[in-house]
Amino acid sequence: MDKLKVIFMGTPDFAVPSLAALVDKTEVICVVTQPDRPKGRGHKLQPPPVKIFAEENNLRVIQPPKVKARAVVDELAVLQPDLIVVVAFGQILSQKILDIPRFGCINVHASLLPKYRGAAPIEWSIIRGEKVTGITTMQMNAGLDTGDILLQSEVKISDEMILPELRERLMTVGADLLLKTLYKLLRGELQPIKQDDSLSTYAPLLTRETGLIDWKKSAREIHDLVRGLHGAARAGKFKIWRTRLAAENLSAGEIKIVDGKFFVGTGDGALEILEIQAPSSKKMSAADFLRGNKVGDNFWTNE
RNA sequence: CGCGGGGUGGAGCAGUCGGUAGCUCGUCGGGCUCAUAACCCGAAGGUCGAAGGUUCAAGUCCUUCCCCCGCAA
Repeated sequence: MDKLKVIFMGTPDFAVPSLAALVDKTEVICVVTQPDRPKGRGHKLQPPPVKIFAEENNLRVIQPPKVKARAVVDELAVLQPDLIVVVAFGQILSQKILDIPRFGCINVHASLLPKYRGAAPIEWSIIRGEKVTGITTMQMNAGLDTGDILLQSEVKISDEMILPELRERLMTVGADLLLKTLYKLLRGELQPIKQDDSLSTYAPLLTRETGLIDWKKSAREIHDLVRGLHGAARAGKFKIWRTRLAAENLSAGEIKIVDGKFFVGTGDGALEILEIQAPSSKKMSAADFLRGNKVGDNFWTNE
């Protein structure tokens, strides 16, 4: 695979292990990533993780606002890549780009396609209470995650697994499966399988709405939401970071404090809140939180 | 220069119009008890993020800096 000339497109942490694998096994002739964006307080310009890694490895990096721009397409075509690998890039590729490499474009997607096509497959697979997810490599086409499936690898989701754990696992598996896909590609052993569109589901971008906890839902559903969003789940002005299913008998939203333990009722079952974060404060264990904060009626709605 | 909140004994919080600091928990010692994570008594532990300034006097006002957090992106 040493002679395989590859252009890599990716942006966040999730894409880095795949890029690293390619650097190890192929010739990465160019890395395409999103432009530095103003992030965090003060709107400081932040380079995406893929760019940081690429520069550390002395790779050529370009950051086009739009890869579809003619000038960018031409620039990529001139490089005459054998293959383009796309991992969590964040931009849609045009047919012109898909046609550039002789082996086409291969995408590493964090779900078992055709389920969870779209931007946030890892989050949604947890939120929906899936027991199994995985990685799919596919031959890209013009649709959104609709290309033919090349290889898949399953990853179990345990009941208590939280987003960062699953993401960590999937990015490793993704890099491995990518290399495996390339091996088979070069040996002509790949058998692309069309996706069954009738089985497809979508994992849309997460919004603030997604994270709002509705205590009338079941304990299980809320727990899955909290696990899948890891900090982005909110109730009132509080962020809920970790919960645990509990045996208490409480009505939806009702709070009970026992021995430094923080229980909340739901529409079906109860939860123990393990980690919570108040505005302008850092996240802390429920026990710590309860030491100095009063938890009374209307806790979720007041202030 | 995007908007805003905050840094106070080990932890989480109070501290009003400036007068050298308090609460809950924890820790240590003692007591009660068959016993206890329960209860009672007591103790230790704080340069109040840093530096400077105003003042008779600053956690509390002013200036600068460091760090943390939320929103928005």
